[in-house]
Amino acid sequence: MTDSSAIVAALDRAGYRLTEPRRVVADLIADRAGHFTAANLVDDARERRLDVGRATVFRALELFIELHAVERVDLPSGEHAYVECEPVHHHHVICSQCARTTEVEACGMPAVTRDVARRTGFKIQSHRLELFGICPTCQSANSRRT
Amino acid sequence: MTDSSAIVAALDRAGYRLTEPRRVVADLIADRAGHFTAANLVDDARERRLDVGRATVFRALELFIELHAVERVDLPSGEHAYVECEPVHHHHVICSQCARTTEVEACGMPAVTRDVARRTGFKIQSHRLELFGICPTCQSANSRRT
DNA sequence: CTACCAATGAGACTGAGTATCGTCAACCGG
DNA sequence: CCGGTTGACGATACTCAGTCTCATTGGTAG
Repeated sequence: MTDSSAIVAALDRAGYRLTEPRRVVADLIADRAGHFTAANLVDDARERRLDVGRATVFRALELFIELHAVERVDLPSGEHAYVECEPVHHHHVICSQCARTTEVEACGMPAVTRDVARRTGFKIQSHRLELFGICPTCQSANSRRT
Repeated sequence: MTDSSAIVAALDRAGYRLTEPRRVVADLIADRAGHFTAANLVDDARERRLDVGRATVFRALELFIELHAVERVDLPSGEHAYVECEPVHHHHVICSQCARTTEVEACGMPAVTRDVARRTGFKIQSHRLELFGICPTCQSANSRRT
């Protein structure tokens, strides 16, 4: 549970209107620990009786992505999910058990892309790296349960 | 343009029936240089008057993925695409101009995942790395056209 | 306070992918 | 070579994510 104010602040800074639905979506995102889908947010909103249209959730997500406050990730299942994150280049480590997500800068990557560029002749423009595993919390929970 | 026989052979080896539609889908895939979507294959089939049902294309793709003859990749646009590939762990370098795809082993990765594991405490199980750039062919084509 | 216009919500629409089911043809045994 | 078994097929209906349209609303500047 982070603070939705970071997203709201980013909106304000970029000159977008601070509307009620956008605040609501930012809150819902802040209240989620790990990754989530657009459908998750729609359900959350309905459960809390905060009426936000489906289209609005998609529009808000799109906007937040543009502001780099949220990023899209692709789960191994092929599903599209989103994660709240910092606006700098980084990658995500995703717990396949509890969905919790951590950001890493993965400084080793430049060496890898340079190597690939040299071997293939491609001019590398961007890359996407997603790591899946078990987070420390789930690891200890698992071992306790024997 | 590779040879569809690799896929067909894999089917046979795994004990699946070698049906006409599966051969057709394997051919269509072999005739594509880079990545493709399920819809691409359906269109290709229709154009060539090779009647293969939509459902069958999806089933064939699913099967080929299980046999590791084809792999799913996620384009930066969020689209799901597929690429033909070898059945060993590797990554794809995708040309954002012509969709041509190359496989690399990206040997630098183990160091990166080890580093990430150490810093985050996660037990890394798998990772997904996709590189996007301009392939040598497109690079020279671009510079010639000045 | 008011007016303007960006943003909203309802709902129609599209397109990917899945499920169902009656029919068909690939493979096996004889 | 032939017939039976059954896995695969195609048609079609369906679901679900995401997009688009358009009339209405509410944030903000002045």
